[in-house]
Amino acid sequence: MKKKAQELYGVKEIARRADVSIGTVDRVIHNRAGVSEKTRQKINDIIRELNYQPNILASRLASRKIYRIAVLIPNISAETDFWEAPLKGIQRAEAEIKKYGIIIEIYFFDLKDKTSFTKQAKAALRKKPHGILLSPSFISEATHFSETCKAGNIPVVMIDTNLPSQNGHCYIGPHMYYSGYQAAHLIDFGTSRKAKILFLNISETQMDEQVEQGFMAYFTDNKKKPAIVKLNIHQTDENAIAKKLNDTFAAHPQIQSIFVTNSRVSYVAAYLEKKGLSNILLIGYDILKENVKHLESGNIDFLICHKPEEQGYRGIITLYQTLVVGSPIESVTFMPIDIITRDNYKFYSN
Amino acid sequence: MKKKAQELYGVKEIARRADVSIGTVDRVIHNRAGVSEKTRQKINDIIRELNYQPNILASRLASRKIYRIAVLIPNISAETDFWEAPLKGIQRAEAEIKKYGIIIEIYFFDLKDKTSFTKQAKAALRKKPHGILLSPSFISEATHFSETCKAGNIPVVMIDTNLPSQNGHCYIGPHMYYSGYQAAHLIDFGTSRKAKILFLNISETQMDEQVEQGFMAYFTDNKKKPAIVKLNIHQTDENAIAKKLNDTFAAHPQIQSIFVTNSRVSYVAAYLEKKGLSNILLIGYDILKENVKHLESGNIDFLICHKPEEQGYRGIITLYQTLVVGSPIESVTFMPIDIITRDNYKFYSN
DNA sequence: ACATTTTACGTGTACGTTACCGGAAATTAC
DNA sequence: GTAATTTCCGGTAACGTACACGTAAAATGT
Repeated sequence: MKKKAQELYGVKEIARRADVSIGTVDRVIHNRAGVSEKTRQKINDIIRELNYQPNILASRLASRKIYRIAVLIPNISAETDFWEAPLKGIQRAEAEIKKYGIIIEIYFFDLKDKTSFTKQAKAALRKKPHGILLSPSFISEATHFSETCKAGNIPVVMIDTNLPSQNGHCYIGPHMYYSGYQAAHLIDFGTSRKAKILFLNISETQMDEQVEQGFMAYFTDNKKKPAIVKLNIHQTDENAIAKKLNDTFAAHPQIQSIFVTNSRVSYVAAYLEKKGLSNILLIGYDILKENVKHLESGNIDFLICHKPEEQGYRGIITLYQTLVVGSPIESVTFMPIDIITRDNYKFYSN
Repeated sequence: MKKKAQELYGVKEIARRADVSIGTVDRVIHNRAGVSEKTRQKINDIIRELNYQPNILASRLASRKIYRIAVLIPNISAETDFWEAPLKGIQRAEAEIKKYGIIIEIYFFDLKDKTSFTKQAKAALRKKPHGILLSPSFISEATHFSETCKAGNIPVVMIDTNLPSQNGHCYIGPHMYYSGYQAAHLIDFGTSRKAKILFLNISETQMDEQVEQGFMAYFTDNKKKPAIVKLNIHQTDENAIAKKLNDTFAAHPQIQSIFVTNSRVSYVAAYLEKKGLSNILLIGYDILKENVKHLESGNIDFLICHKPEEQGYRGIITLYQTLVVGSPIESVTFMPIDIITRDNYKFYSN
């Protein structure tokens, strides 16, 4: 291995070698007009020869250029405060980097309303942001949106949910397959052989197939064939849920454990509490206020959590890096699959 | 929520308000001498009031201060090229940040020689580095070293191996417990009920207890009680290994699967190949050249890998952030537990 | 009293880049 | 030929901070 000289050259050195002023070099670097083809060539050659890398510190300092990052996430509804955490992370990142000319514009959409997503997405695009942080809650709409961005050369970072078969984009969030796998493991841990398991999806929108696949894979991998009852509830109001659960329990009194595929597990916990079904193993997602309450009271046994705040924070920082430093986006960063219990949740950092 | 004004003030504004020059403000900020107690107070008050955050871009640009990061990792021996990957990551990070005044000094030690570690550690400290990236291969020596650093207020980031019960330091690497757990799962997957499992540690130094604990935990968690044969081999030469394995196989002909707790799995693969034991499930660690060879030929079934290159890269970047930006060190970042097979290793990015 | 040291602060330049202003040279128009 | 454009480029003031230097004023000495 040869020792590389690796001097660090700047525009000044380029200018000296090309026998022009740094102004001209600057014009070439930013390919602005006003340079003859000949000198442009010469300068470009020297740039390549010296392997010139602009000093981003100086560049950001001098340029008053402002980067706008549009954030497209669900609002914090009465129903769920999940998005409070990513929002917090986003704002923390914003506070850190806004002095370097980053502006963050947040567009909230309603998880119950697809059109609000497309509307907000359009609104975001209209402002021609330089980067986008996205929660692709509505798969097909988000896919379309992300392709529009790609066409417009706007980098997109997704959090919380990944888009299937979209390559070249950046995702920061959980590996839902393994998350489901982990859930299955925990369920298996606490379910006797003869009992039934309730796989419960409470959601108005499509559920993530990955969770289910991972959940099921655990059992096939371990050559187990427990009785799994699958239930989808598409309304999210208390009564509808209670009714469906009543029916299900009537049909399957052997249910001993429940896995709720998202953060709406507190509804089920409340139901179980009301019905006095205290020895059912209940597993769900996310450290919401309601969930924690039931975790404390013992109605919920495990919460799986994927560092929502950090997802927001990292998403923004990643975009910042791409925009400013030009560092290539690392395509996928999986968050840890954290298991939260009544014992450890106090020490959990989002 | 009130809209925060959040203007961004700099030294100039502070100087204006305190009715002094920016030079004086600068002196206060860097608490250098030459400022009367009264104005120092006044300026500090204003700084606090405005919640002044220095512009790191400008700061780094103006100061010609150089940060030295000492890296303390094993050398690449004939025996293992594992540390090639972290080194590559470290160098990649170096290339990225050296123009911002970061100098990286690498101290290699010999994994077969404890004293080489302490020697190199001392040598590193003598140069008074501003940060340290450390592979704490020798637990007690490294613990002592890390405490020395902490006493000297030098931030330490560890990779690859974590120090038990050292709090307040930063670790970037695998969660060995779950790594062992994962290994057990894979082993379990491919071992029939009546067969025996060989848990094999080939190492001159102490082995990581976490791996073993995780490995065992998998079986207790899943209420399985397979026959597990544990073997420690403290010499790492071919003959010694072959001899021990001969003995073990003679005593336990029912062994159907082997988990090697580190990257030395290729030795075992070579042994199995020579003996014609082709249908033994073999699992080990790390994408070394030798290991990949045996992965391709089918002697090794699974390699578990924890993104060694990224560990090096992230370790340096983390130190850079702490030193320059002053962003607090995130204490623990676990790397993914990647499962590598002959099918997917080509697509694996370290 | 004046000389000398110390204290306390202001000024100026630099860091590497950006972006704009203006001017010489080249080109076109008349 | 000169005048009006256009093309090409040099010079330079920022950006916010760091730091060396210089210098009044205050404190000390004699």
